[in-house]
This record gives sequence, structure tokens and C-alpha cells, in this order.
Amino acid sequence: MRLALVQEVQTAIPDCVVHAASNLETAVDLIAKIAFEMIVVDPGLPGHEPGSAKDRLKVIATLQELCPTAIHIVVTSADSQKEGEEFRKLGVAAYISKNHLRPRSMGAILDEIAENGFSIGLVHPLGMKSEIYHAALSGREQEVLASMLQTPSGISRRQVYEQLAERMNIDPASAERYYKRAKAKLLKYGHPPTAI
Amino acid sequence: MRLALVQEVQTAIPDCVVHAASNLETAVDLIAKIAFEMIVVDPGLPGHEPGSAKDRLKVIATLQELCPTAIHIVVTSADSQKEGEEFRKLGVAAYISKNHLRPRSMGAILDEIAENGFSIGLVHPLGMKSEIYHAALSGREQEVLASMLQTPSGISRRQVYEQLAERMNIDPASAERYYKRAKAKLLKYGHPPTAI
DNA sequence: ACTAATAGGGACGGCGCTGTCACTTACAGT
DNA sequence: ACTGTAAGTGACAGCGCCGTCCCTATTAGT
Repeated sequence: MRLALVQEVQTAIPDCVVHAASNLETAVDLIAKIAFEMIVVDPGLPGHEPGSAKDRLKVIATLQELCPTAIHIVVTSADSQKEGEEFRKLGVAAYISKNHLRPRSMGAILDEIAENGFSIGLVHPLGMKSEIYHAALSGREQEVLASMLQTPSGISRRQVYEQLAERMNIDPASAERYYKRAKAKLLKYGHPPTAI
Repeated sequence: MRLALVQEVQTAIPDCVVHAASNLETAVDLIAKIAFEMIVVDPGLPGHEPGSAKDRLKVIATLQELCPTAIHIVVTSADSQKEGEEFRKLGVAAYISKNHLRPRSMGAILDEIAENGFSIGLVHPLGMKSEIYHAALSGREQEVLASMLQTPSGISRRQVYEQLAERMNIDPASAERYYKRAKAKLLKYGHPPTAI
């Protein structure tokens, strides 16, 4: 899970060095030794009574205090508007729900911070549809297929391709190709894309 | 984060189809439609009061009830020996801490289930060392380097290579090569591997 | 009948990771 | 002097992903 976050960061910031810690103490040790430019933290993980809102605040406050120059980004699973506001007051630059963090979206979050000074991404209240992942599909194929399945609401495929293309920085035609390949593979292996 | 788990599963079980749900309701819908062979769930995520141990139990009990034939695996961040035992009584096949779940370790977990009927992986009480990830390193390189940095305790490098080789199903010489390449890259980009 | 969108594929260059094999150098103990 | 262990490099085949370009049908709208 940590590695997944690291890779998100690395995708957003090429040629960066990331240090990771599995608990708060290790993180504090690291911060004492290294001047970080950015700190990404999940206050729900360290384990000091997972449910305690106070402890969560304290974790963030501690990190802020130890390394006030860094951009602090909170990525958590138990998100709430209220906590987001509180963290913002502490100086946190972003408050992102794990449920809201999509692949390759870290870059957009950083852009938003640069523009507005703050980025908040709570979980979608209306609940996302289920996702299907087939082992035979490559990363791009899965991504495109997922996006396509999540937008059946009368929107033209063309438009979806263009959206995807913009989000991934590729050609709309390529996005289309990915979708077609994904569908072909699913058909070949006996799992029609309409299933679910 | 969900995707990371999906990929872990896909690495352990080639040619599988994975359905993912961002919340409990979606999961229940899916289970009603599809006969799953395996269900991986984090009871801390759905959001019904994250800290409530009762709700966590209820989530697992619900899934067990709806799909008793599946192998149920609990992957959670707020792990405890006690909760592990409780879940085991409910029929869960594995109780794994997110902090303990290492890349490509899902296969080993499944093996253990096949052998002992249960697998438990709690967070290491002694706390892991910090990890360093350099964007220029490939996956294997990072993995090998991390493992090497985590075992400075007088163990011969040869032995570490062999351990790695066994874990990754590759040649010990290849593991050695990965370590060397990783180190070379770090030196080249100005970050000596001894830093941290 | 013409046009635009949707659908299904074939082929290809580039690129990076993976996993090997092979070669050189240095330092240690015996 | 000899041998085992380590470090540091070079080269290479295989493979899959990525992103394109191009080519066909079919269907629907005008």
C-alpha cells in the first residue's frame, strides 16, 4: 500500500527520491535527518487508536511542527469534510480520500495546490460503480475500460475518448484503440464487457 | 489503493478476473450477482464509523454470510491479534496487516492458507526501517535494494541474494545484478545507498 | 446517396524491465 | 601464491506495454 502511494508520487514528480516510513516514529526520525519538500501521510495508519480524532490531529500537528517548510498532503481512508477543514487550518495543503485517489491523479492534485493553495478530495457521496479488472488487460486498457464503463450516461464515446486522451496526455485515437483492445481481450477470454 | 490490492491478487493468481468495489453496498451487490472464489476486504474502509470494532466484525460477518463458499481474506491497517482471532472464528482464511503486506507476498499467504487453513500477518512489533525509493530505479531494483538495506545484521550478502532469489523465483546471480545496478544508479544520480 | 459515428483489427517503432551470462578488479584468509 | 567473496560493468535476448497510423465494415442520420 505504501509502495502504491510512492509510485503515485513518482508518477506525478519524475526524478524524485521518496523515503517511506511504516510508522510515525520512523517518519519522525527521517524528518529529523532530511529536509523534505513534501510529506504525504495517512494519520489513520500509525496505530495510536485508529478511531481517535484527537490522535489524528496530533499526528498532523506533529509533522507540521517538525517540518513546517514542506508541503503536507493528507491521504486517508476515513475522510470527512470537517476533518479536512481542521487539517487545512493546521496548514495542510491537501486532504484526499483514498477512495477518491485515482491512478495518476496526484499530478492534478499538485496543480490544484499550486493554483488554489489547497486541494480537497472527499469520497464521492453517490458511490462509484464497481470496477472490473482482468489479468489479461494492461494498465492502460484497464483504465480506459473502467472509465468507459463508469460513463454510460448518454455521453458520446468520442467525448469520453477525448476526455481520456486529455487526462492521459495521449491521442484520442489511442484511447479508442485501448478500449477496443480491452474489449477484444475480454471477448476472447469469455468475459463480455457488459457483464456488470 | 484498491488497484494496488487488485494487482497483488493478480500477481498471485495469474489469469484471474477481479471485481472491485469502493464501498460495502457495491460489494454486496456484486456478491449477489457473481459467485466469487475469493473475497479480499478491508473492514476499516467502508466508513461506518471507522473505529467501531463491532462494525468491523459485522462487515466480515455479512460477507461471510452472503458468500460462505469463498475464501475470505481480511487486509486491514488497524490490525490486532485479538481481532484476528475473532475473525478466524468467523471463518476468515487470512488476517493480514497492510503494514505487513509486502509486494508479491500474496502468493505466500495463499500457500499458507492451503497448508494450515489460516494465515495471519500482523504488523512487525519492532518496526521496520525506513525505505527509500528512487524514481530512477525499476521495481526489481527497488525491491532488492530495500531488502538489502533492511538486513545489515551481519548476514552475508550471498545469503541475502539467495533468499531474494528464492522469494522471486530468479537466479541468485540476477538478484545480485539488480542490487549492483540499483547501487550504480544511485551513485550516478548522487544519492549514495548509505544515505539512511 | 453521402456523411459521421461506432466497431473490429493489423502492424510497427520505441522503450524499459526482466533475467542471464560473462568479464574484470580488489581484498581477505590460509 | 591461491582461493573465496565481494564489488563494479558490459552486453544481450525476450517480452510486453505504449502510442501511433492505417484499413475495413456496419449503422444511423440528412
